[in-house]
Amino acid sequence: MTTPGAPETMPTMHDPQTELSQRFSAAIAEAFGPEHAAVDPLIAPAKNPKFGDYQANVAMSLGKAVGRNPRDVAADLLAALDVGDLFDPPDIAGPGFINLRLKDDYLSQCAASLAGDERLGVGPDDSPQRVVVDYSGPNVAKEMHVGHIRSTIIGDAIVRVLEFLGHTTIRRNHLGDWGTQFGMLIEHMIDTGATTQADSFHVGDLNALYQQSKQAFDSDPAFADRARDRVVKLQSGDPDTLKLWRLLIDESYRHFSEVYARLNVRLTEDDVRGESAYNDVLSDVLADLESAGLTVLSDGAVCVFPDGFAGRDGEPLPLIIRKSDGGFLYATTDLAALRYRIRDEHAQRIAYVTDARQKQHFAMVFQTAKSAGWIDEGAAQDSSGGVRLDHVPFGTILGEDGTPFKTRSGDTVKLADLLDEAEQRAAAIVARKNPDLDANQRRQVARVVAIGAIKYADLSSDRVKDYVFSWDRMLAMDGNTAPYLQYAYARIQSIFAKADVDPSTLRNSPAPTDVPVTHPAEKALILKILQLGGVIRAVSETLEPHRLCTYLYELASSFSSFYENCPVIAADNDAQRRARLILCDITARTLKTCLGLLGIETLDRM
RNA sequence: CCGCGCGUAGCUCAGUCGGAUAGAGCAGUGGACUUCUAAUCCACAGGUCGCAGGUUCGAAUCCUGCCGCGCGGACCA
Repeated sequence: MTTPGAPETMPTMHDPQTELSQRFSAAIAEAFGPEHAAVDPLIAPAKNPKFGDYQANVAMSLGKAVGRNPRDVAADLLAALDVGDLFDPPDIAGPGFINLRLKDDYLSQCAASLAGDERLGVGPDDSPQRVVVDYSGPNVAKEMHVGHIRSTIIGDAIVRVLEFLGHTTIRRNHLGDWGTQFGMLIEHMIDTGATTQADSFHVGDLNALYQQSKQAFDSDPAFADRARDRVVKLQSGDPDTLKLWRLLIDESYRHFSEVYARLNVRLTEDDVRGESAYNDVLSDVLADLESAGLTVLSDGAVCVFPDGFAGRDGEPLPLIIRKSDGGFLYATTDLAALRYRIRDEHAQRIAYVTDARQKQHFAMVFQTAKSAGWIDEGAAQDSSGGVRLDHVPFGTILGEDGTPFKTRSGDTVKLADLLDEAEQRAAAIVARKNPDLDANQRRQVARVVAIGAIKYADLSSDRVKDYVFSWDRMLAMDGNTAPYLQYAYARIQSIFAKADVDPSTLRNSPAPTDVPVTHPAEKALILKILQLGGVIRAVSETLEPHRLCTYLYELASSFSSFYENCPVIAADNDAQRRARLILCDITARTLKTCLGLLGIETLDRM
């Protein structure tokens, strides 16, 4: 949001933590020699306000490395350190902690900089990459259920974060659209006459279609034979069969896209590249592996035994490439997809957002790809070397009784039903809390709150752990929940409305003197916002969205404290009022930006 | 049997690369609404960080062993 009138000479503003890291690194090199220049200065926000605003923990570890007393190391470091323009004289405390306190005008300078920056001080990544993110991946001819929600939500958030940092993402929806089950599905379509138009069967009937086909397959040998023939026809590309198969996919995708739209997930049909897309190259993959000398014939099946994997009794664990009957399995498809992503899509990083139970599977697939030399193939395009492969595992959703989340009758929960219930519950809360809203507004608020609550509950705890699904907790207005964050945002908008201020007028290159910091709650709020860049970079590195949630909650808590302690509209004077309005604006934009990165919407009123 | 993951307050969860007195929310107790949305805030109380060793100035964090739970482990995905 830099304006033409802004002085060109204004140096690029770093957040204080980055600034300190750079200056400490320089001081380390100067005081202890270039051989220690790469040592991380270990700058962190102060653990306790009484220690100041930031702390450097490097003196202890450096002291060990150079065999000296850490406090003496800290003293030498401070002698070489040049931060007097921005910080008060640092203290050495305890075993060698260095405590730093920002000067007030530096803090004001930071706040002014945030106010004038659309990206809130977070620059794009230095080395943007092409990243393939594989997520969602529902099965054709089945309704989406809770088993798909985590991959879909987590993957979407990861994509948004990566794109915010300037990476190019290739979203991949690896649909389960191929396999022997399609023989019976298609044969059943023919039997029931659902062959000419999509609307002769409905999404809601897909599960029924699957169950009926399965039942026919199990109970009727003649049907089973026809189904097997149909698989052969499908695989050999019989046009009539393919047409029916296509119909099934289209009808299924219509259902998926409805769910994606409700979830505000950005997957589109262009992102679909299902299992069937790799069907033609499976034998090439096999040939690749054979020529790399990786394959072993074992009990009639073609296997790869990747290094470092043992099964029962410590015997090598196979990755089965081709079954003894000649058929291919998902390992082969995953290898084909991996090869395609490296070779044809030129990915520099590939992230697979799948259930934690597939961890070993992907580890084996990755190891096989490395042994086959595919990763080096990618290194030719990536000057930084190689392709980074990330499995992004997540745990199971549990009910409040600690067992996997099911309906009362023990069935898997359909995603559409889950969203319906969330909206109903949210609507009831909205009606109770804010009866002033008209019916239309209530419905809109309920929708945004409901979807936000479900997503945030999923994203806010460490994804690798199982999490306990609880309506009451996710829809609570207290604690680390989406409604609490959305409420903080709405309160800010309410201030602007009441003050009759257009927040965009607050972003026009304010000067540091426009943002004096007079209250500890104001200072805490600015310091929290200054942590944004570090948090987002950490998420892009670890692919752990819950770090952003933890941050958001801390931010909203800081704002709530500010809200209680620092009147905005009724500030002491115009200057303070304007300063606080600016703080409100950067807080609101930070909340909205972060929630947006999680795929969660905000509301001006709720 | 082998491998992977998890184990933090009554419950649900954070805890950065090993750093200062392990933090939140819920539930509990006690406070705060003529004041920008009380859908909120403040305070109090609550801990053998699964157990036992080890590494060191310092361990919830790293190493070893054990216990408990979950999940994988040959032609499903």
